This record gives sequence, C-alpha cells and structure tokens, in this order.
Amino acid sequence: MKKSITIKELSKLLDVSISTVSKALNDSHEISPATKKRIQDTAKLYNYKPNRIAVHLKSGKANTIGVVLPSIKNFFLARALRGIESVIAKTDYNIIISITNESYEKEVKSIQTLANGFVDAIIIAVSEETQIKQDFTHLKNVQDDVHLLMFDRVVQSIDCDKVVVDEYEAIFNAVKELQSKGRKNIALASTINNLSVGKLRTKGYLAAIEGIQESILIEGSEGAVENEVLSLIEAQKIDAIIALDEEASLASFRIGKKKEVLSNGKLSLIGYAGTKISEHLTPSLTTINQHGKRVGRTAAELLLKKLNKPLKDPELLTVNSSLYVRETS
Amino acid sequence: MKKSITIKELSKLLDVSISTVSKALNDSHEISPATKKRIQDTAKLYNYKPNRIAVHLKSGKANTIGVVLPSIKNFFLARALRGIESVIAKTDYNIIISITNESYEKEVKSIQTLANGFVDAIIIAVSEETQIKQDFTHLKNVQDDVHLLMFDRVVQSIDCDKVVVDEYEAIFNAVKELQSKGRKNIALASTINNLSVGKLRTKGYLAAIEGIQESILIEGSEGAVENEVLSLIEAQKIDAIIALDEEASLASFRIGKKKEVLSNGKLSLIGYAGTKISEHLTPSLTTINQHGKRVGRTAAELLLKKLNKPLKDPELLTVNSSLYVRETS
DNA sequence: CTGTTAGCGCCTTCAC
DNA sequence: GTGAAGGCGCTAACAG
Repeated sequence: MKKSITIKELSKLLDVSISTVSKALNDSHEISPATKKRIQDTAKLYNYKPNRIAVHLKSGKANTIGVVLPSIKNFFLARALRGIESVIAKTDYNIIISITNESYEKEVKSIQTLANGFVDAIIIAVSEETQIKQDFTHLKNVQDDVHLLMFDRVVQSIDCDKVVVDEYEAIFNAVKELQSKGRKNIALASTINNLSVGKLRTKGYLAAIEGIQESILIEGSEGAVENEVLSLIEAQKIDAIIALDEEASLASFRIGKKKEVLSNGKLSLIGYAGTKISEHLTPSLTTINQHGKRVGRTAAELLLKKLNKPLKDPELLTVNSSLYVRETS
Repeated sequence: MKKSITIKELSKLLDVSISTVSKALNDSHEISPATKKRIQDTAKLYNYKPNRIAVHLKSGKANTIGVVLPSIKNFFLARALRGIESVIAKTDYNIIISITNESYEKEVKSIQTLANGFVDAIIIAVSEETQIKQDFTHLKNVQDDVHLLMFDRVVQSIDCDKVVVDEYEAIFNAVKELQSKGRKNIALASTINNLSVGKLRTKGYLAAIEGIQESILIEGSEGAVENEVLSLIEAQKIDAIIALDEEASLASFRIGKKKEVLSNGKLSLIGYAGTKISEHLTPSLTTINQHGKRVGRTAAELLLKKLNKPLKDPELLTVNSSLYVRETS
C-alpha cells in the first residue's frame, strides 16, 4: 500500500508542470513528441494510473452502471444479471452489483451508495420488503441523480424505463394447457404473494379458471405450502398444481413425489425453477421459463439507448416466457 | 435528473458561507443551534445528499469493499458472498461486487475499476482463466492501492491475507471413508483440473489411494466426464466416484442413475454440489460441504481486522469442510 | 459562532 | 510547446 503515484508527483519528478504531464498522458497534440515520450515512459515506470475518483469528480461521469438485486440465489435474477453483463461488457461501462437480500433497509443503503456519484445509472429489481412496505421514496429520489431502470419486480407508480415478463399471460396459458389435458382442480401454490409478480401471476390463474372451477390457493411459507399440498392430495381435492416460485415448486414436488402421484398422472405440476434442477428431478419438472438472460439483455440495451438520448419518454418492454414441458405435466 | 443540490448552492440560498453549511450538516458544535436548524431544514427540503465521490476524494477513504468473484452460478461462491455480506453489513462499509465470469480480461478490468479509488479493500477468488494463464501482475499491482484478501481460489506467489478450505484433507478423508466401506476402485471425476483447488483435491485423492489401488482419473469437460464414466461403469472397472465439482458430480450422477448402479450399492458417489439440488436428487447425493458461508464470514472478519491495523503480517486461515452422507454412499 | 483558505487529483481554458 | 490558474464538491485547519 504505497499509494499510486499522482500527476503532481510525476510533474515534480520530471520537473515539468502538472498540466504538461496531464496533457502528455492524454496524448495531447500540444506536447512535443520528445517530452511526451519522456513523461509517458516514466509514468509507465512508476505504474501511473489515473485516479478514477478524481476523474469522475471532474468529469461528472462515472462510466459505471449499478445493478441492484434482491438476491442471487434466485436463478432468474442470476440469469438476468448475466444478460445485463453480456451487453454492458461490450461497452466501456463498468458494472457494479449490490445485493439487498430482499431487505428494504439494505436497498435504501445500496441506492444511496450508488446514486451519489458512484454510477450513471441504476438497474434494479425491487426487494420483497420494499414491495410489502410500499415505500418507494428512495427510488423516486434517486431519479434526480441517475437514470433508473426497473426490471421484473417493478413499481407501477414510478415513472421510469421498465422491462417485465408476461407474468399474467404465462400463467394463463399454462392453466389453459392443463385444462386442455383434462385437469379440473388446479391449485395455485406460492410463497411470493407479497411480490408484484406473484400477484400478477395469481391474477392470470384466476382469470383462466374463471367459470370453470373454484380457485384453490395455497399461499405462505415453504413449509406451509408443503402441509397444505399434502392435505389436498390426501383429500383428493386436486389434480394439478401451478407453483409460482422455486420454493413452492420444490415443496409441491417433494410432497407429490412422496405421495406417489407425480409419475402416474394423478397430479400434474408446473413450476418455476432453474433448468438444472428441473431436469435433474425424477420425474423432471415442467417449468415456465422466463428467459432471465434475455430479460437482462433487454434491460441493459434499453438503458444504453436511453443513456445516449435521455430525452425520450420512459418505455415498458415485455419479454415473453415459455413453457418447458417435461415429465410432470 | 435535475442533479442534486450542492453545499455551494445551499450556501448561496441561505446566504451563509460554504463551510458553515458543511459544518451544520455534519452537526458540528461550532454552529449555533438556530442556524444549524435552518440549514438542516432547507437541506432536507432540497433533498441534499453529500456527493460521495467528493467526500471520498477529500478523505481518501471509500468506505467500500470490493468483492471480485468468478461466477455466481457457483453455489459455493454464492454462499461465500452471503457470508461476506452478513459480516460487512454490520459495519459502515458498503459492498460492491464484480463478476469476472472466469475471464482473465474481465478480472483485470474489474480490479482496475475498483482499485483506483473506488474501494479500500478487495476480496477476490481468482478466475479460472487467470489460474491457467498464471499471470498475476494485476493482483500484485493492486496491492499498492488497496488491501487485498484472497479466498478459495488463491495465488500462492502473492503475499496477502488468504482464507482457504481444507481441500486436500477433505478429499483424503472422503476416500478413506469409501475405502473403509470396502470400495477398491475409486475414480476421481473433475472438470476443474485447471484450478488450484482442483489440483489440491486431486493430490488428496492420490495420497489416499497410494499403495492401495491404481489411480483412475476422469478429467475434462462435463460431456467428456459423462462418456468416460459410462465406459468405466460398463467395463465394471469402478465401484466408487469422487467428483470434484458440481458439473462432474451431476454428470457422474446422471450416468450412474441411467446405468442403475447408484441405488443398489454397485457404485458409491461423493460429490460437490449445493445442498438443495443434492437433497432433491433421487437417490440423494452425498457431498463434501465446504461451508461457503463460513468461508465468507471468515474472510470478511479477517479483512476488517486487517483494515483496522494494517501493520500485521498476512495470515492464512483454513475452514474445514465436512462430509454430508446421503444416499449415494 | 461564522467565514476564509487551501487542497484532495485531475482536466481545461487561457496566457505566455 | 509549456505553464499558471481555476474548479469539480467537500472538509478542515485557521482566522476573525
């Protein structure tokens, strides 16, 4: 930790002015080739690197994009992150990630850390706690400082660019698919009824069963879902489950497997889960795939576009999901 | 994006000096309660927030720790990250994460982004490509600017704080465990023979079979491992596999399952994989658990300690892993 | 109690 | 072709 050399020190060393060094290092035409070389050489020798903080303060541009995620355990968010990265990597922007662990407080802190100078723009998927609390002032305020883009977990009342998934339609279609196969008692299992996306999916389910069957809602913690699924199966009240998230999907799967109704066609199960685990389950799990990577790419591309011409109105882009039919349906 | 208000603007607005505003906002005792309130009130009104970049440039302290990870798909690294966060969250440091996707180039870029002013310290697990390339100059140089701590994927030749897992012993013990159960033809499957940790694990394996059996090394891509496992099983050349990473574990699992040797005791399998998937496999997978979260916590705690008194010599801490015996062994 | 000044590291007119 | 000066937003002596 001997601290990098500065332009000032370099100027003293070479007995030239600070501005000469600066210009030489920026390859200005105002400096003679001779001194330019002399300066650049010693700069290299001393391993000079411009202090980004100073450059940033001076230029007012961070050249950095902040990505705020509630979790990275979440396979969808992890894929979305990769999508974002794959796009940003081709530009001269840097990416900085902050994880909120679904906490409101951490989200506020993250946003403030990033916004006040660190980054030019923020891509965020709002945390669960924030969506429960319904307090979005930190998100509103941050728009003063940086360009804001939300994806997946989106706040309606905030006017900014957004990229979402066709939650409603995806579930609606999945239910229709089950119905077309003769399923008449389709339950919905969810541990994410606090999330905007969870609510949208539930609406899609309700719309699809409208006039066909009564709704069977299984909501709560992973354990609660397990218990309720168990009693519903034992009472033979259901012949299919749509699970809205990985926890609910695996909980339903475990019970279905234990009760031996998954392989013999007594119970269909469509869930949300990562490809790897879905394929390795026995029987393998039919899932709704939200194309996280594409969502991330779309978000990053939209952001870059807006960063270039910030004038335009906010946009809302939707990425369609698709059903990956495997053995449980 | 109307740009946050600055102290200067505030001072003009209130017709006091810049430093008075600064002091008032920092709750200095030098300022009279009356003006202090007046200033703080209008600051709040205009939603003033200090520009962190300027504070940072001034103080020379970023109050931020950078975490550089090769991947977040990797369950161990994801858990380690959570461990790091859980410790840092209790301090007033912020965390900033950068993902290298196992790329040397991205690692260099990440380090440079972070080091030149952004952060006070860097916690890194080196990327695969870097370990193949064996070019560590960027890591050596960065030590001029920030405190460096490596974990898991560690570079021997660099003198810094390190937190590692007992790779050698863990495998050694796992092999001994298999041998004690009568296994005589234990193969090693790995897609990570490029990594330092992979090499260490292989050494542990070789030491454990020394004088007992010939080594059976299955190395390469996930597909290559699949093929080789298949032919070894068909030739009845092996009765156990130790797989060094999730890909090799799942590849071995798939083949073992397909050939129906996993449930009837013909083939034992010990792997590395996340708890969730390991438990959901049928049969469930015996794994070596490296306690990623504890590794992360240990790393963060060590770093904080060093950040307080930077004088002391680098330390090397080891976190022991444990065997989670499930159905495949 | 309030204000002036200097400076963090860099870049950028504007003089010379 | 080179250098001096000012300023990005903020803090911290030091004066008053």
